[in-house]
Amino acid sequence: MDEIFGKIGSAQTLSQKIERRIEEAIRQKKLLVGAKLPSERELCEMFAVSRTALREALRRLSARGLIEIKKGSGMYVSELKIKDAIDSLNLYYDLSFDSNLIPQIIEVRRVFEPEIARMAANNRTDKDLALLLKSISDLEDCDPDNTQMEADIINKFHLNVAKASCNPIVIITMEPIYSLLPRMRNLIYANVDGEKDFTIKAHRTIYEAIRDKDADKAFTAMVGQINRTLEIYTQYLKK
Amino acid sequence: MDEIFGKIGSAQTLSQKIERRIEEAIRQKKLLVGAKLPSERELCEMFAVSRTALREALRRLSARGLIEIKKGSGMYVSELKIKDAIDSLNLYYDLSFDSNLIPQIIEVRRVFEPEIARMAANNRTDKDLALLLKSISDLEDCDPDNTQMEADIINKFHLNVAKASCNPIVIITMEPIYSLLPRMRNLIYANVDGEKDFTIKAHRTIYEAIRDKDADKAFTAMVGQINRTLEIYTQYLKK
DNA sequence: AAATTTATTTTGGTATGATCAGTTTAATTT
DNA sequence: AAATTAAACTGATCATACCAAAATAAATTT
Repeated sequence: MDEIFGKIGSAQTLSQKIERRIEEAIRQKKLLVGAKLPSERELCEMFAVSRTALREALRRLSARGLIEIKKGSGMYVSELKIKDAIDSLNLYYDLSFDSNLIPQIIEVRRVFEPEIARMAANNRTDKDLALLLKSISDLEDCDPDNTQMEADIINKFHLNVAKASCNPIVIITMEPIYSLLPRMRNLIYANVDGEKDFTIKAHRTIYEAIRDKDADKAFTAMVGQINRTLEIYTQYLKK
Repeated sequence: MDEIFGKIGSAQTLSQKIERRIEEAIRQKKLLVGAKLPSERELCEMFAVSRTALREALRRLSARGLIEIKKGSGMYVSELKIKDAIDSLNLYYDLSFDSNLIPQIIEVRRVFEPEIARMAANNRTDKDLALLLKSISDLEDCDPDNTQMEADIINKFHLNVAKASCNPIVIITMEPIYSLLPRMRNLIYANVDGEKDFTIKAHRTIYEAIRDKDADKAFTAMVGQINRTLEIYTQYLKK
């Protein structure tokens, strides 16, 4: 069906038009990262709009991470951080989380993480090793009663394995998934005796494999770790 | 270094505080999707702020996809679409694109997609099969000169495989990755003779394996398909 | 009585102008 | 030359007024 009588007029609000204009300028590198935008008052004159409309456009751009606004100083084109994109993904996961997803999350991890461990073994840098080691010692030092912190640290370890893959796409992909874990881990792991010791040992095995660049061993060790998670979850379900 | 003398005062602007407040309410499901927010004037009274500050907070929330604003009607909590997150990712890649990402994307696909194909073989429904079949016939019917459409259809096939896994996390995870492909595929695939026929055959093999619930075959076939992509890319690099 | 049309009200969008509060810059003092 | 102070600039907030789209209520027509 042709939209013969589709809207002609804006449909876009004025502030949105302004937003697009500035966004386009940034996308087309007419405004480079770090560049300072004209002041609000100046932009108002240039676009011939009110401060209200202009400011709302600018607020949107800053909410999306395209510009940074510094009171008293000015507005600057900001280097879009990967964090902005990840935050957005995280928010999405957060809002669409539902505890029915837990087995599916575990399934994804079981499939993806061993391969990620393999990548890590192949590509890791010394810096990555240090981070992994720190995660392990953090876990050892962690107060056993602080299950929240424990969960965070464990996640951090897995995230560090992802980082060690040296593939930013892997990180972007997995980070939102890890962000969901603390909640469910707290749900599941709490009060499972001896779990911490097991986890530490498993982490150490994974670490050593990555350190020694033994991809297959890293793969296998990670399989074991995730399977354990699955077991505990199954146990938990029975209760 | 402890932040003994860290800032006490806001550091946050008023409109940001308002933004957080509303965002939290949404995250905590105190405001459900579809719920109508009080009108601007009402919210102003409730928060005891000016309309300006409030509106700027609302503009930010809408820019991030959390709420939808309808002139004359009201403001509604919107179902955060994965598209919002993907747009954010795409913007990121637009601004910081670097050709290293191409092999990294391929690497991720090579690791993840065969496993996804395996899941699909295990879990697919008849409806999934129909979708896969349609993607294949679409590709056959596609104008060979329309490389853009060709790329879109090929992506769609892979996305449909992900869907057939019947694991929503897989879908959410892979969608951002697939959204990155059209750009690079156009770059690479254009003018590769015989590529289309090969792709169709490969897709059909994958389809049959999924149809027959032959997980290993699906896995292997997908490995072949991605390796081919890698080959073509390597070839492309030499030029 | 039902359907249509017409006002009216509500809601968001834009425009001004004024004031407040950090930053930066220039002028002044030491 | 360095430190201090004052001025200018920049974004943040407020208050008011008015516009335009949409929803609702009222009046009119059928």
